[in-house]
Amino acid sequence: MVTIYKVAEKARTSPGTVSKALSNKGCVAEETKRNIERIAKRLNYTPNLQAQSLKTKKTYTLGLLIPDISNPFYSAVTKGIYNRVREEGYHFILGNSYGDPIEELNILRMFHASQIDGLILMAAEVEEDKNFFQHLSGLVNSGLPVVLCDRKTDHLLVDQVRVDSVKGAYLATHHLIDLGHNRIGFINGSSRVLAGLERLKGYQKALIEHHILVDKNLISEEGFNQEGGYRSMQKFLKMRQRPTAIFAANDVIAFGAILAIREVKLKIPEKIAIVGFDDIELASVVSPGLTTVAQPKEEQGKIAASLLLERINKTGPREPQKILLEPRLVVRESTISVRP
Amino acid sequence: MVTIYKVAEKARTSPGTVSKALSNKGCVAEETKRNIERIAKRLNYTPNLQAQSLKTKKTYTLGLLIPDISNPFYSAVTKGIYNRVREEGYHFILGNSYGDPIEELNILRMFHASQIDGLILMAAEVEEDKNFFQHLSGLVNSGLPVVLCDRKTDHLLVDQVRVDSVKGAYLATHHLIDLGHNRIGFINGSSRVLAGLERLKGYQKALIEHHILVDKNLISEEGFNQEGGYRSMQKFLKMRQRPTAIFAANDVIAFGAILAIREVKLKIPEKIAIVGFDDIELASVVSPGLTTVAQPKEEQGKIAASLLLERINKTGPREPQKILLEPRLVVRESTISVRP
DNA sequence: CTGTTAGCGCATTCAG
DNA sequence: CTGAATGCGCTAACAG
Repeated sequence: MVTIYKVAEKARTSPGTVSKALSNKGCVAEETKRNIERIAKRLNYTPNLQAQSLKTKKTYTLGLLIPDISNPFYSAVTKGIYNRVREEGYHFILGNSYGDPIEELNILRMFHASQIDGLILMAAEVEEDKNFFQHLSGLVNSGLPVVLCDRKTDHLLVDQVRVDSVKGAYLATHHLIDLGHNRIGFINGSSRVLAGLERLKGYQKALIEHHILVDKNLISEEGFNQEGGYRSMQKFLKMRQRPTAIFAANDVIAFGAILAIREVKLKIPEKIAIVGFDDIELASVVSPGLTTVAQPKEEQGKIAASLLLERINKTGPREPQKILLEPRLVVRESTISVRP
Repeated sequence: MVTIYKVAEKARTSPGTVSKALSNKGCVAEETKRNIERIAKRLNYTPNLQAQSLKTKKTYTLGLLIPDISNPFYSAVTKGIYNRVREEGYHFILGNSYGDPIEELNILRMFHASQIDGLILMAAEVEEDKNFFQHLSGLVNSGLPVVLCDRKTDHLLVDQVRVDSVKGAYLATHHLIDLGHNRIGFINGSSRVLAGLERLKGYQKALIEHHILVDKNLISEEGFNQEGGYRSMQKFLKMRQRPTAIFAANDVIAFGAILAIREVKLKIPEKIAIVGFDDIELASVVSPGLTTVAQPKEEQGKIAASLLLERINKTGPREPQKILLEPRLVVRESTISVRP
């Protein structure tokens, strides 16, 4: 390994000077500097970040804790975060919790050990795990900048950014009611997760406002995945009075439901209308095109990253921010037939 | 920050003993050990990984360089890698190059600075950037374990794992020929990328074997994304003698093509048959279901990770391995009508 | 402007 | 079995 000492030796100067020269700090003669740079390049010298941060207390490393990178929603947000933090020379360690609080805690410990400069936390159960919360608040209190993204807490002074899922679900359900539906099924992922809970609330709110009875039999919940949508829909289809419209808590669930509907050869939207949530790229490609609630994904990641960087760079405390992004209803053929 | 010294102080012992006690090395009296563990837990002590690795030369940090995490193929492979390396206590820093050689080099430098223990490199242009290659081979020669995944090189002694794309493309094209097609369009992403180049080869091989002329006008190439598929298909549709079947270099391209086909209200597969590549989760959900070449994604990541971990753990050199995974044709409705 | 020094937090000798 | 000493590679403070 080529260290700062080797560079100093070859350049016939001292490590201190090399350090200053390469970091553009302090005062170094123009010529000395050029010489050092030349040697460093020739030796392919790269400063050891561990040693550097041991001294400076700065790692330029962030932690990103998400449920699952292979979920298109999280990978889109991750991309937004990535692009923003790279701009300022940061990089991050990825942690997938798969929704498991134990694993979340493990990852948090790893981040802690890695001396991260900041932390972005994404979706998890609304009821926080006690151990996790304890460890997290310890970190927050010790001054670690933390941003919650698509996640919320009332007990921690941290920045938060998310999409107003209550409103999104309200828009979706309202749209179906507008089309004349009054038996609207809701396929949730999990109401123990913030997004799920809020979407349930928005769904109920729209029904109540329009004096439609909230029927528990029309609410199903089997995970935020295609399989869950498929199974829930099969259940609905077996009912004597089946729903005439479905609101799915995300697009992937909606796709699962579509599969089930297609199997029994019911026409969408004529026999059953369906709305999703997220507007993942492929929502426009399925046939019929999926009506869905769009939420800014990369944008949300970018904002989370910006909040974090601000807090890292700012000295002294700052009022915690809470940013609520607007969802937007995108109407396609799964609720309205476009055929003439 | 709570250091090993504070723990030692509270436990009325020395840092050296604390170190040994917490890492289960050396000999420490049962009672001393328990006491130390108790104190460490109470103080919420977490060893500083930077300091640790400065001493041990081991960071338990890997580098993962991919083109784009928001691409479902890469996020699936990433998940496989993640799960495997976590099993052995490693984590990784993510680098998205977006296919830019300059950025690849930047990321490589960052990895180098972070003292990663190993590196997984995914797809890039077949023609390697000179600077990048130079830096990379420097790292390899200095003993850094490197694995190429869905990427290839003949100039470096590193492990490699990828799917046989030539065979996959051959299977796809052969399937279309079997169905009676002889004007088969190929929509590629980029032939400068290994996967694209190989898929082009497999396509040509199948045509030639069946004595079908390779027509340059039936080959388009506008990027591995939906937009590219859409535009290429539009071009094909304007031809006097348009193709009766399409092989798309990946599923997302195929989706773009489907959009274009749907716009002119041509029936799939009756008027135009279409095959994709990758078998992403949603390939089964679009209507008609997309016939595609499946390749193991998480599996590929898992193997790449295993190769890397092996090489990290093994002492001494080992013959570089080259693993070629088998693709598999999945036939759905986009090539064969299932209606009775 | 440059060289020397000390110490970041830890693991690893080596005495005791 | 335990404690004191050393140095990993770097930066910051200070003396020259």
